[in-house]
Amino acid sequence: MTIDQQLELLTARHVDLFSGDELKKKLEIAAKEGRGLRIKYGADPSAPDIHLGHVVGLNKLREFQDAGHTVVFIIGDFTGMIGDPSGKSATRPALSKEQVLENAESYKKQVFKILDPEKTEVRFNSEWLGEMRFEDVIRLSAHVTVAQLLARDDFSKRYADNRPISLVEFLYPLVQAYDSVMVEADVELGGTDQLFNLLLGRELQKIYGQHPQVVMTLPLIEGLDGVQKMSKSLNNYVGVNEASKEMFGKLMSVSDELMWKYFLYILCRPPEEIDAMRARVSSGELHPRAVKDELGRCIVDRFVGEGEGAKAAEEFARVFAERKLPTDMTELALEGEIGLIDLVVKAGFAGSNGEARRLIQQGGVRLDDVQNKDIKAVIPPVDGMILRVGKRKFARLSLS
RNA sequence: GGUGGGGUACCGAAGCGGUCAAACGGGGCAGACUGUAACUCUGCUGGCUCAGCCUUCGAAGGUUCGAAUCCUUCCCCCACCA
Repeated sequence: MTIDQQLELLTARHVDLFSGDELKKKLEIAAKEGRGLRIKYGADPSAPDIHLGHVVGLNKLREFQDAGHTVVFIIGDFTGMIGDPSGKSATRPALSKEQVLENAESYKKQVFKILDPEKTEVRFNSEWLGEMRFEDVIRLSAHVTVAQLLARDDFSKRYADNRPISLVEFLYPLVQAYDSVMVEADVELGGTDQLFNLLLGRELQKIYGQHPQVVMTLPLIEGLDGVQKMSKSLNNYVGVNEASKEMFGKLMSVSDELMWKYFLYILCRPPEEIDAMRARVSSGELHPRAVKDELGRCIVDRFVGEGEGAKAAEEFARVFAERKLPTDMTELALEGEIGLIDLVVKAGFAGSNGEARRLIQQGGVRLDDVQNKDIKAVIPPVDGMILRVGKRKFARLSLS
């Protein structure tokens, strides 16, 4: 592959790039010296769930790896251990060393569904940050002014609105930038919200006498609600470790408009192909459901395993389109007569009796597909009876 | 150090002596509809032995027949001016 071809491939789908020329130069030098570039990517260890939002960046990293470059995957365990007060109400609990390591393991397992372990260097930033003395921290801080930090969009907005900005948050970009110095990153990748931090990495590298990293941002894709960016705290995400059934179902709930983005950024389908599909949908030749079905299948295949997508799709059609029972469901052993409320609670479908009562009164509870709205009902035990709550919760009753 | 503003249910936010288990919005759940776990519409959303009772409005005391609302002390948060 020529440098130009590589450049084109590697810069596909980006939002910001500083700069294409620099990247080209770096690629040329690396090629001449017969080595790969170091591509940095940072991850927060407090929430060890990789979701499709992360996949956008991970895909890009994989492309770099396939072109012969090395990914430096930084787990921000240091910040995890101090706890991050950025969310104003609930200060995140500081994680213990064991927790951090445990999370890191789970992280790796997920990340390597996408990345090539052979070409990934996993680093913990406590490795260098934990060593620093306060003096070192002050020296580091001396390189940056408050005005520079306030240039960051969300800082300046909050400052103008008299909303709090914690000093830790202020320091955070600096820490991240320092990571770039420590791993001697050639390129750093991140979501568009990371732009400021990534750019600061460049500044700091220059100060430390290194060549500034190339900065590339990728879009933050919207989550299941179609409006807010996919994130764990908003609970609008699809995790790469989820069960196929969940994964497929969640993807089917995505809006028709958003699915195109998923095709592009998660499955990396070429834009021409997507445009062609789009055209066929708007002409009525192709049903949007079929497209979304394909999206679900491919994503499940990729993250759960080849062939799992088709199974999940079948199961989904069975339960939601044909309204039939799922193939497997939890078993609930009963010993004798049981009140309907108790039954729903015992099955784990309601957190309290009150909630069970509500579900029953609202017609959300069915026994063998017959709605039962009687909160006082007592169910005689029937082996194999199916309890259904809402659209998605099923249990098979059995006698013991 | 000074001034001012706050701490209310999962989150945001009203309420400022009884009609408060606490408006409203978001989120969540259920129902109808649907290609869909989308959209929209409707309802529900502290607990219980549920037409009643119990525990909740930063914490502890107090005033009152009655307190999220008034008083005292304490704890915590934020902004601004120095």
